[in-house]
Amino acid sequence: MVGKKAQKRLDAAAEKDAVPPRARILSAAHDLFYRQGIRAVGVELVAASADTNKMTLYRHFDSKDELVAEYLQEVAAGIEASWDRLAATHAGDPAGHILAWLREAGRQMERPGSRGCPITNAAIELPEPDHPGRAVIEAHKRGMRKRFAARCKEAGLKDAEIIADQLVLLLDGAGVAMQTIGLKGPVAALLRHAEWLLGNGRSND
Amino acid sequence: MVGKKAQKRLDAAAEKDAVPPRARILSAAHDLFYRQGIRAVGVELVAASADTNKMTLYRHFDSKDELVAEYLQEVAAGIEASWDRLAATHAGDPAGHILAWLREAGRQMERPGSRGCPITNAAIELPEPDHPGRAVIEAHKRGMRKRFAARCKEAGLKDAEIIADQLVLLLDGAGVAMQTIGLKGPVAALLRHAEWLLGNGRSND
DNA sequence: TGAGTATGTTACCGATCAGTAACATGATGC
DNA sequence: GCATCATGTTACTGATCGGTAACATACTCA
Repeated sequence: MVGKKAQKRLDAAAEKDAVPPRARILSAAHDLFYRQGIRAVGVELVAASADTNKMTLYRHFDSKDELVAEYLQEVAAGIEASWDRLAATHAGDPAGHILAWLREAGRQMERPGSRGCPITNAAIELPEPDHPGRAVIEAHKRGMRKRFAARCKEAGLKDAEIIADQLVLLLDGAGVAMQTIGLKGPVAALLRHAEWLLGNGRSND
Repeated sequence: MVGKKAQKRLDAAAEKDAVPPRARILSAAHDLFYRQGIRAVGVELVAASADTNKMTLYRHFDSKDELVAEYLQEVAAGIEASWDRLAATHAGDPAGHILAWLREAGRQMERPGSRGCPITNAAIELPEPDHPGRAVIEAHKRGMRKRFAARCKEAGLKDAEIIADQLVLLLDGAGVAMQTIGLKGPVAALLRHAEWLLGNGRSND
């Protein structure tokens, strides 16, 4: 058998052969931007982590800002895909759908090294209103709120819009609070309270 | 009468005479770090905005990181002071105390140009665990949660710790959500839901 | 075989970053 | 009047930033 280090080198070589550089760059950007922050990571590091170089990076992306926007778009698409996937397994159970998705979000937050929601973090790191990433951020966040509201309405909840707002606060709050007071309280509180909101707020109570 | 511009120049000159440079630097840091982000603002800009220069800044602060930590300490102290101030006017009414403070926090968030909680934003901008600001951030956030829990207990709420967690989520969530979906929904949802949590969760219901 | 195309490599640009050395100025207090 | 000390000013360091030019390599497809 080969050593771990050697195996990793083989894996990296195999990935380099199999995956085109554009995808490798986005994958490296994903890792680095999330873990260290967008402003803290330079394009040179992204390129090197993707087993390529800055020149190739700039052949695929017009600027760092555009790379950031595409990274955010990829993250948003992943989140929305998990929502859609759970929609299929919870047809006719809108409240269960929301809860299942929140539970999955909570599991993500509890993974070691998690830093909450990448989109939220980017929103705070990129306050400039004309940054190309901001459109992605705002579209995604508004979209998730709309999804919550629609499902709450389907579930027959009165004040569906208000409950959607509260779910947004709980979700965003959990992603942020776990970065300051640890992941013990926030995720548990998110799930407990969401269950309560979705279970005890029906129109016929 | 003098023109607005001239008046402002006079004010700046008067401030420069009256306020020592250390305080001017902290005041400028407060403005710039909050509005533009900590990593986005260089020490040179902070010094110039404080009507002084980089050299004087470094005579008062060992490094940018130390300046950041002191800025955060100042913000945290201000928030905790407003909590204590409201404690005096709500003696014997712990739930009212929490609500009054949350209403003040909501008013801050609704001020034009607000970007939510400066401490939360810093927590996301500074993930390095050994940054001198992180101790300030975590102490403050844990402290506020503890304050909530203590007052909930005084108010006779059952599951005071759980309600404190939920208040933290709602508060942090509002500060973050207003930066992505605007300040219409989040602040209103925060106050509405906090009122409900503090009013309808008593032990004798 | 040969042309076109994607990628790698190296070296560079101007700007900005945090941080410092050396010296000039101005006020305070004895 | 003199010494002290805080502040201002200018110029600098070495590192890093985003972004580009020029050229070498390798693979594909006709």
